[in-house]
Amino acid sequence: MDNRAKILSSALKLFATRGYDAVGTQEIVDAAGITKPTLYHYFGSKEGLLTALLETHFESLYQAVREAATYQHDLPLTLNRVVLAYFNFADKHRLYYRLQLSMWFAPVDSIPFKAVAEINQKQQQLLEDLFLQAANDHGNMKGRHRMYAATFLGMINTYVSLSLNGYASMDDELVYKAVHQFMHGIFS
Amino acid sequence: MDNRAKILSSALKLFATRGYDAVGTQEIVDAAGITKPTLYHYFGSKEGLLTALLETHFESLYQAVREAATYQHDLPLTLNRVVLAYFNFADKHRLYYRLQLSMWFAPVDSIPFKAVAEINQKQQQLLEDLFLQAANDHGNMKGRHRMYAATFLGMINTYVSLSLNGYASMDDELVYKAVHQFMHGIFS
DNA sequence: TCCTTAGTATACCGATTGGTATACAAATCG
DNA sequence: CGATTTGTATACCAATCGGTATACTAAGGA
Repeated sequence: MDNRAKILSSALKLFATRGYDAVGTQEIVDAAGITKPTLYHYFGSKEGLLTALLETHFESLYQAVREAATYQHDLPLTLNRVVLAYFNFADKHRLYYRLQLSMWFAPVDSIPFKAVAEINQKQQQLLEDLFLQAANDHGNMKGRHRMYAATFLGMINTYVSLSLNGYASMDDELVYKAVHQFMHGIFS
Repeated sequence: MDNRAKILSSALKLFATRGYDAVGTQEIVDAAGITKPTLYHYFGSKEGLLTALLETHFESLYQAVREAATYQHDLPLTLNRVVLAYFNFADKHRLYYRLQLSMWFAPVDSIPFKAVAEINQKQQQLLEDLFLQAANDHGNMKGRHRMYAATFLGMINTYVSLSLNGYASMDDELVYKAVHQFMHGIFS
C-alpha cells in the first residue's frame, strides 16, 4: 500500500467513526504513518481528501446500482436487484457506507454536505429514471417518480443503518422484506 | 430574551446550518452578543450546550408524538396522527428539526451522536409500542414491530427532509401519501 | 447595612487547527 | 551523465480551539 492509499485508509476510518470536522489532519497523517506535506501533496486540502475519498469508493456503488436499476418491465425484480446491490456494497464497504450515510443529512452549509451533494443527486437520478419508466407500465404510479425515488432510497438507507449497527443482517430475506414492504405495505 | 436564550438561539442556528464540530464557541458568543464565560456559566461546556439544546426542544416533540401514538384499535388513524405530529413539529421548529436530522446518522463515536442517542431511542420506543399493540389486531404484523418502527420513522424523516429542502410541503396531502404508502405500498 | 450569590467581562491558557516554506532524496528522462 | 520531476520530512506559520482565573457589578436576603 503506497502512501496515498495509506492516507485514504486512515482518513476513511477516522471520518467514518468520528466525523470530518472532528478529525484533524495531524491525526490522519499520524495514523497513516506519514507527515502533512505528503497529504497535501496528494490531496491539496483536507476537503480535497474528503472528495477523493468519495470519488474513490462511490464509483463502484454507482455502477452496481446503475446496472441493477435497468428496467425490463418487471418492477419487483428490478427493485430486488437494486436493494441487493446496495446491501452487497454496504456490506463489503461498511466503513465507507457509514461515512456516506453520516453525510446524507449533514447541515446544508457544511463541507461534508457539499461534498456529498453530487453523490446524492446521482443516486436520486438513477432511481427517478427507474420509476419514471415503470410508471409507463403502472399507470397509477404516474407523476410520483421523485417521491418514490426519495422514499425508496430512504428505506434502503434505514435498513442499511439498522444492519450496520447490528439490528439486522443484509441477507436475501431482508432484501425481500424491504422490497415487499415498499411495494405492498405492511398489511400483506 | 435573556442571555441564556440568546446563546441557545445562536447555537441552534449555527449548529443546524454548519454542524456542531464546525462551529466554535467564540462564534456562538459573538452571534449572541455576549462573551465566553457567560456561555460556560449556563452550560458548563460546548457539549452541555448541545445537550441543553436538544432537551429544550425535544420534549414538546416527544409529548406530541406520545399523544398521537396512543393506539385505539385503528392503526391507519393513529399513523396519520403520528405523521401529522411530526410534520407540525418539524414545520414549526424547522431549524431544530434540521439539527436533529443532521445528528440522526452521525458517526457513532462523535459527540453529536452520543447526544442524540437517547432521543432516537425514545422515538423508536414510542413507535415500537404502537406497532406491538397493533400486532394484536393484525396477526400478520407480529414480530416485526422493531422493523416497522424503524422504517416508519425513516420514512417520516425522509419526507420531512424533502420538505425542509423545498421538494414537498408538509400538508395534509403529504400526510395521507406517507401513511398510505407505508400501509399499502406503491401499487395501490 | 452586610453578605452571599448570580451573572458578566477582560484577559489569558496550552493545545490544536489547516496549511506551507524549505530542503533533500529518489526516481525518471533526455 | 545531468536535469527535471515526484515524493517526503523538518520545522514552522498565524489563527483558532475549548476552556478558565480573576475581578467586577447587580441583586436579594438577613
